[in-house]
Amino acid sequence: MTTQPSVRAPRRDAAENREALLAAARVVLNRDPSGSLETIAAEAGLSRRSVYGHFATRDDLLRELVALGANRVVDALATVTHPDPLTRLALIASNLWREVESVRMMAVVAVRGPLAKNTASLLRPIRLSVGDAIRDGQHDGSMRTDLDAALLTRLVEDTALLVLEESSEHPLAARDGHRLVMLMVLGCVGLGWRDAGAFIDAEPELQWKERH
Amino acid sequence: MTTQPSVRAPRRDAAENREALLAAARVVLNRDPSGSLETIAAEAGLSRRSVYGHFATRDDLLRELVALGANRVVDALATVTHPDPLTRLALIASNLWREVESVRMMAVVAVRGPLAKNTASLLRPIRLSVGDAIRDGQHDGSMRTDLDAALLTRLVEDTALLVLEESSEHPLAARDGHRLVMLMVLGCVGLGWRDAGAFIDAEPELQWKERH
DNA sequence: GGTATCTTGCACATCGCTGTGCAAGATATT
DNA sequence: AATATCTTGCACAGCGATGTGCAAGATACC
Repeated sequence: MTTQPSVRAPRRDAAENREALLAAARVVLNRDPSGSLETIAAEAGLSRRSVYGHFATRDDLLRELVALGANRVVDALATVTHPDPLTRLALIASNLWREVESVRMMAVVAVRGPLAKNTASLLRPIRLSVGDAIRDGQHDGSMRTDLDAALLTRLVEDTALLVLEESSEHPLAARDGHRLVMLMVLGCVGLGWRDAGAFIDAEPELQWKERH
Repeated sequence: MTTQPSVRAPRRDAAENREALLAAARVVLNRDPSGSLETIAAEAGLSRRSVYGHFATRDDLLRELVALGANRVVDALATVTHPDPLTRLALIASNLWREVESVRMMAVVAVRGPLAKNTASLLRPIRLSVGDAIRDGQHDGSMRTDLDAALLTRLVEDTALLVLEESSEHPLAARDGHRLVMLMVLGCVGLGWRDAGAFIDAEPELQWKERH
């Protein structure tokens, strides 16, 4: 029962323009999180009017954009598995940074802004693995036990976000951010600064690697 | 050359209404940071129209509100002096929490929102004393030295803000927040969780006291 | 009680934005 | 070359908000 009203396949440039709009939205919203459709369309080299040929509403565009980004991040973190919970947590933080650092502002907005609820559900897998790592870490004594696991999980997430925000305002080299986000997260779960630094230096998997 | 056009002094109820509007704005904006003048006026028992009898523009109202709050906080922190930088920092965090916890949301907006620049300048004294404490702490070896003092200062501020945000979404008893904000700040400057907890417990000035 | 001062309601202008309808033009596809 | 598919510009409606003018009413003040 698939609809078959059109005798001809959709044009290729249409699909390209759709992509261009999503890309433009990423750029614009990463500069000004409340950028208008006008601005986005212009960035894509299109008119505001034609946006509505691809997305029913502004929110649809936004949601799709966030969904794409969120899936990308979730996929990238899905492969993270390590027996040691501290290493696992640091790996999550480090991969997160790697995936998101180029769209820091938008990421912050997606998580904080009006789409927060939507985003949160998309990122649920990450929440879960962070929570797992923390419970494991509390259990084997490598992480602090003076705070509830659920609270600590949120604090860790917010700490990672904090580094993103900080680096939105005071730009940070990708490499420095990579180390900083791990340092902060490890500090958040209870490690002293020397321990955290030593821990990172001792673990080869946690070293910075240029992309590809 | 002071203007003397009015034969009569301003009415007292006018001044009261002005206060009422500020108070209402505090309440409303703390519930919904983008609340409209309509809502604020209603909360104050006035009409939207009469707001303009007291404040030229919405922004004026906002700015005055923020200025009042900021001054209150700055005054409260002005008295904090302690030879030990760790204690001083924890005291700043603790007093900050005490002053701000009842208007957490608004505080977050004032610092993050469009008035951020304005707010930042009002809070400059706090920035300075945090910065001082951190430089002192790095110098006497009680705080981490792997991060630049300026960066660390911002991270500490953001960490305090993080606790406010966390407690906006997942309410926290005033007393728990008081301890949490100190724990997080001490963790941020490099202490391990056991050290931070022990440090707080050992210092009488850092204990929770009910207000008045 | 007289009067300046506030408050109020209503109408209206404005602004920036989203979303639509439509007709004309451009272009990929066949 | 024919045609379905996109794009565009323009006009327009709508929404939610801020800000104003004005006249009528309420109220503190002397």
